[in-house]
Amino acid sequence: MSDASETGGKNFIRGIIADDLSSGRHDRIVTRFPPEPSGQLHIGHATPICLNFGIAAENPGAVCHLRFDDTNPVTEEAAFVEGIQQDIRWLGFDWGDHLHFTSDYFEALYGFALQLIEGGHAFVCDLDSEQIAERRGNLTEPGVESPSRGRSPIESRDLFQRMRAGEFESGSRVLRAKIDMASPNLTLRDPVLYRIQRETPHHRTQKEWCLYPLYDFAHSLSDALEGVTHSLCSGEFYERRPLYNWMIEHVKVPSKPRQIEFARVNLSYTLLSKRRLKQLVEDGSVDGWDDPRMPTLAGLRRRGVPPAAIRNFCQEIGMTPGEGGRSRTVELGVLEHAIREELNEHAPRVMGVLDPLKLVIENLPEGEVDELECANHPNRPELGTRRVPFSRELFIERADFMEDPPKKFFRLAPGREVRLRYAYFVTCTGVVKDGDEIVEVRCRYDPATRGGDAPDGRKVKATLHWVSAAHARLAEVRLYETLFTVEDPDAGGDDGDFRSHLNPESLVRLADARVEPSLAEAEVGATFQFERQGYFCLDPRSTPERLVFNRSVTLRDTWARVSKKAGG
RNA sequence: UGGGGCGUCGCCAAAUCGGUAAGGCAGCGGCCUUUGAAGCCGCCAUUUGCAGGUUCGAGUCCUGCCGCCCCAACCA
Repeated sequence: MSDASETGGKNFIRGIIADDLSSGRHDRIVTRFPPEPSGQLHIGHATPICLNFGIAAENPGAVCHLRFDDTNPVTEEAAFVEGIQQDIRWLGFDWGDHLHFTSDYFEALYGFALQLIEGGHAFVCDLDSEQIAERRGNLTEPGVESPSRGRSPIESRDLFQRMRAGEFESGSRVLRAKIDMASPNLTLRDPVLYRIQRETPHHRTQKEWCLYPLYDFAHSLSDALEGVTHSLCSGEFYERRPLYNWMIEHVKVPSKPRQIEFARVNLSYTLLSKRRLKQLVEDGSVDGWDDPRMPTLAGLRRRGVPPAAIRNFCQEIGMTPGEGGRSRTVELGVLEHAIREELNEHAPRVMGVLDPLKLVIENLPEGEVDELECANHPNRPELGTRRVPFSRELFIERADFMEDPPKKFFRLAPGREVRLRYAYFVTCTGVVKDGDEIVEVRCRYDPATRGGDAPDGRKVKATLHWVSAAHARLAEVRLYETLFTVEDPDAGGDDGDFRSHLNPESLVRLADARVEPSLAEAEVGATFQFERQGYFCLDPRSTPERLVFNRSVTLRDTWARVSKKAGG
């Protein structure tokens, strides 16, 4: 697969842009990614990020603005502004000098509101939120007009200026567009444009404003102010498009952007609602926004997922129209495949034993150490080799030995010969048990097979990974499963109880793992393939005394499927 | 129930003016293998929610059903 950032991936939006360019409608494309700094970005945001920044990267002269849509102080925090920028950079994108904030436009937007008022298109409404809701009507009945609706532009303007001046209490008055209370599109029933909010200071403008614009007004007009040509958003905004266009038509704006909706992406076994992810963080169900089980970009990063895997994933799943709020649920396997594909190519191979079982080589004297040459990547010799110590006492994976193996198990068992990777053939001569528990496997090795090949050409059916007991480093290895046990943890929406589907085994800590000594020098964030096990990433909280590895993703495991099938 | 949108393989998704169902993931067989990994080869929709109609020809047009989704924050 080629890299998504280079080829982009054809889709209906790129088609529209190509047409707009060839028809001369635009000669320079401007897109924007407009996160609200009220939480961390997640995998669902990756698609629009790749789309918007990708389009900017592939069209000469095009740019993608990063604009923080910070119009609601009560949910927003400066910390998220920082985190979001870090995530986007990590994903591989850059906004140049186009870092913007809707709050930068508060004055301009205020002026637009005045224009609307003076043109008779907006009025100050004295109703409170409850009264407004009562009069909005419902799906089948039209709404009723506000008593304030007939107010003169002069009076509305005066009131609006006094709202700004802080003369009124929060919630006591709003500015509303004058559109159509009977519209079947509820969004057009005199929508609220500005609210008063005096209690919570804004993270950038502090107490400068006690008036804050709402989404439909602020977003469309900010796009216009920035000269955005294509305003791409998810399908849930489809029915607001008429309102988006209404703003642009009723205000003197420097440019007229076009809103296009795409179908939102969901992932199976995953929750992608910012509100609910926030709950998991706040109630301690996970260890912060960057918990490796979280679908956040920060979580995926800590888990060891390479950004290129996410870009490729986005390209792989494509982009489809979002009319009517369409969304799609992609199987987790597609993401895992993209991760494996990337890691298989780039992750150096090492040996690590997750669940150690001692193996003693009877015909190798104590104290003797053999340094064996191991390939860092069998398919890429240019990545070189490293030396790994081999000695009389080793650890192998407990799951690689069975005293009484079933038919299709071809790893180590009494009397059987296997290869220790890059080392020697060993034959099991017996076991030492403590009650029912196997505490040690005894073997003899064949010195003629050094490196892993038998000069007489004999074959073995299995190759095992191992570490030298005396040389291995102790490590904690964290295995992750899905955070939820059901495909759609968000089923039922607000009536559903997503917490009841939390997977109690989403994190398993193996505190007694042993890894080869070369890993002592690993850098935080580096990802390795533990041969035959999976891909593991050194956690930021790792210390030289106690290495901590996160499992990014397992290797495909045919044996697991075979044994499961056989075992019923 | 008012309005709107959508239904192509288990999941995602292609298919210019109607011209005879891409691809990816998953799955299944086999080859290869010093990772039961990776790689390689092959199989995997006579059929596009259903029923009719127009046409030489329909996933693409028409009609009628069926199903699913979105919209009633001073959130974004």
